[in-house]
Amino acid sequence: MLDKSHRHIACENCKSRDNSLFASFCGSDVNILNSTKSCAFYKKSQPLFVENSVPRGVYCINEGKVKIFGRGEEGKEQIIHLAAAGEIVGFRAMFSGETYKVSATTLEESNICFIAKNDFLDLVDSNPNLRNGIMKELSIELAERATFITNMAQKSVRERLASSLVILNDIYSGEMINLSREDLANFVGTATETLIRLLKDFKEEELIRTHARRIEILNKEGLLKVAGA
Amino acid sequence: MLDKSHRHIACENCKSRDNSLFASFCGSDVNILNSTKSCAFYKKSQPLFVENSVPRGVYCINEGKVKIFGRGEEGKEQIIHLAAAGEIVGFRAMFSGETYKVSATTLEESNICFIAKNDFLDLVDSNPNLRNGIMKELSIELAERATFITNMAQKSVRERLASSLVILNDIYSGEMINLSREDLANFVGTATETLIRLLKDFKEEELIRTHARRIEILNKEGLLKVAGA
DNA sequence: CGAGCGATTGAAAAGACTCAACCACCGTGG
DNA sequence: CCACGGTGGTTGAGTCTTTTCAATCGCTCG
Repeated sequence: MLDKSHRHIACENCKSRDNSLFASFCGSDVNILNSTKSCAFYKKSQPLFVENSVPRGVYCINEGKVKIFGRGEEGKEQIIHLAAAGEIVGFRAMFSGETYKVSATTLEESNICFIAKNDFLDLVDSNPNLRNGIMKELSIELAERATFITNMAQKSVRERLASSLVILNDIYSGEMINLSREDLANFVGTATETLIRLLKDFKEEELIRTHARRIEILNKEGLLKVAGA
Repeated sequence: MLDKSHRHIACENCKSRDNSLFASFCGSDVNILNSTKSCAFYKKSQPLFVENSVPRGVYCINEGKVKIFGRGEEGKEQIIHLAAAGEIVGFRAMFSGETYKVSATTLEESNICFIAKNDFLDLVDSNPNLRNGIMKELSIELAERATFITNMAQKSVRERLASSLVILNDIYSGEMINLSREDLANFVGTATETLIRLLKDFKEEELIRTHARRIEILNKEGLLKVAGA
């Protein structure tokens, strides 16, 4: 499935670009992008960047999935976002002038391209479409995080899990959700044991089915109903 | 203290502008700003905008404080951010192309200026400094919300309250924290009763003192220690 | 001075976490 | 091919935090 070499992937042929921030790029822009970026194959559980380090550029996911997470006092991860193919990861830090406040690690084997900070900022400077796309993206994520905070503060773990499963179902479009129980717990914001017990409940209620670690959604409507209250 | 009329406040004399996103403005920019904006006096608990409505412009706080909050399923507020003098409120929605996902309401009597969407976007277009400031601000807030989420997911209410009191102490720079117990609870993300019980604990531990509803911080270091674990 | 809302307290119940043990799968090496 | 070790998944029991509901208190504003 994945090309495990470090071979260059041409941006002009990159399917993932179609629904990315670079979707508006055409002609010369794509060529610039293509010649400045570098490609890399990442194994599962490899970090793209870690908290508190200095941002050097952005990461463009050609194939694969990446978790973005912060860490609490005892080092426990809290997953803030799961990024899939087409997403650009780490661009917030390009503008903040700060070190990373979160870490990014692959969840599965991935092909990911890298664009150095200066090259990226040049593209942003010279490309109003890209710039507007980024401002829009930043704004939308800000709103998403507001509801994330509200959910975290007000919903029960059961409700959050139901909601998370629906979200993950979209991210894993079609395929079954394939996350470790720990990662899933760190996304929902709960203890692994609590998560497992609730998954069992959902199985008994025939909302989901599990195939080893993978989770199949049987009743999305039902899950939304659980998430709703 | 506050000028309760709707009299125009000149941007060039606005003290609050110094530490705002408009701080870089000079000469002609300030004049444009000054002539396009309108000023208004807001009483306590007046909404600037509400969730799901269409954004019409941005709000620039000359004096006063504003809470930004989302609502959970049963309508319970979750305060996402408290904005004080100098802050510009509602500019995320200028770029997202969506309706507001949060609401904004004054916490006290406030003087607030309004800049219509098109005027604001024109300023952003023509002013790279402002634009960069906004991108930076969006990025920083995004990072702040990531830690907000992590705290919400992993810290106990006691820890969150301690942390919140320190944050509020900064926002109310010097003055005592003056929030209803309900608002404070909605900021911390807990029930009002729980909040009150914990405040009592903190009083017994001589970390804080209360004067009617107002809260005086006695031992900031101690609070940070409580928040830390 | 009284009404009413916000603040406070109490008691009971529920939700979630922790700790400890056990199971199951998987890859390794003998 | 199978025993072994290790990691990740699962279960149970007990505890603690936090919520909920109900009742009372006490400012503050007419």
